[in-house]
Amino acid sequence: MFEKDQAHILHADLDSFFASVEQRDNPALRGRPVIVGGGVVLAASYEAKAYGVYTPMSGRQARKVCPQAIVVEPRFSAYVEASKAVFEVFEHTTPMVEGLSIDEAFLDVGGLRRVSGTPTEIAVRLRDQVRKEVGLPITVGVARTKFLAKVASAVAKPDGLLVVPPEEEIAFLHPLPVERLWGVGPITAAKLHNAGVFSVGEVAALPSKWLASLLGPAAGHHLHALAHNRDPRPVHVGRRRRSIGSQRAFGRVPKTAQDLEAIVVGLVDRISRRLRGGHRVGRTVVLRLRFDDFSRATRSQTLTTATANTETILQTARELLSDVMPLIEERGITLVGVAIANLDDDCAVQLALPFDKHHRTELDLAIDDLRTRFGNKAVTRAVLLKSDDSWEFPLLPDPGPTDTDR
DNA sequence: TCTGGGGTCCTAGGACCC
DNA sequence: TCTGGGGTCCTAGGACCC
Repeated sequence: MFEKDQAHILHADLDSFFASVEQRDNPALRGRPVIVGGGVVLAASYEAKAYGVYTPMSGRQARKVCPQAIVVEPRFSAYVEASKAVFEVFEHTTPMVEGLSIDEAFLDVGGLRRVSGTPTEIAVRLRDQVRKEVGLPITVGVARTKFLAKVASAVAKPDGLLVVPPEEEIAFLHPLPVERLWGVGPITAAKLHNAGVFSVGEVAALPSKWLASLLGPAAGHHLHALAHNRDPRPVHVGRRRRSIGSQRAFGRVPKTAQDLEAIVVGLVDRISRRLRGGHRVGRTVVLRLRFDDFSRATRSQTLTTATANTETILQTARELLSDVMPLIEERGITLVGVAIANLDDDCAVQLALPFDKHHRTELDLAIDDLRTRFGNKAVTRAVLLKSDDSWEFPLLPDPGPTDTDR
């Protein structure tokens, strides 16, 4: 049997991540119901979940169902640090790691049999190492596809390991409720329930076209494929972030235009720092709003050149905000967010080149060199500096098949 | 179940280009 | 001068994920 036909993909998922870090760092919290976050539950320990606490439940509701819970403020830097330590264990297990979020990743361990053992042995050791080296419980699902591995880890939670061998896939998958399918949320589940569809097996029995007409072409075909256990997506190493954003919710407290502007200034400051810290630049500024009735709106503007400059982003965000002020006055606002999308790498490099027709080739060679080093799409513009002036022009991407942005 | 902060992907219409 | 087909980019909204 070929490697690809074996269960070789691991989905590793830390259990109640934020709450587990708190219990690890404070022995007094161990074995007790812990809730992270006061206003809204960001994470609940399994002891708290047993009382019916879940995320994102309101803090008031959570204290009602579990009065004895200990509520702690989130410590994001501790979570980032713990996440880094866990990802180091992942990277040490296999180079084929695809991070999904702060607390979960796919690992492809195919072809490591001679070196590290079977996928099951690797998974057992991985759980052990995360427990010993980082002090956190982690659940691992092992299967032939990403989708099944993810479902397996969800079923195995907490602190578990579940391997789905290829010959048991359908028997494992078809009895599950549709909500277990990755991509089926409340809205899609309700649509399926209305149509009398409750299990994955029932989804599999439906024609793809029927699903597509109910849920849209992409979602329909995707769901059909998953229900038939078809998921060819490989573990994708080195995914890049496609947007960076920051937002703030403030309940139904009336906000003046000045309040909102001050919040936007803070948000823009945060994201532009993060952009520069990551050596990224972005072209599309997005303003997100949420109103009293929880309806949402977004406004966006795409700039001609990508930037990480605070003032440029702020000016654009201010324009978007003033455009949408009438809507805010009409509906009342409870959240403001700013995001920047259309990200690129920022790799400004200065070259001292005499620029005349004889040296044009040298400039071309320099651009080719930069593209080899940083990727085709990363080299976006040239700025020619003269003694008293400068001239900026965009560079067309090399039409070749190279795509190094992801 | 009454909602935080961080993201991803898809859809659909319109502008614009050839 | 009454009008096709194909493509890209932008904007806005929606669903979903952790």
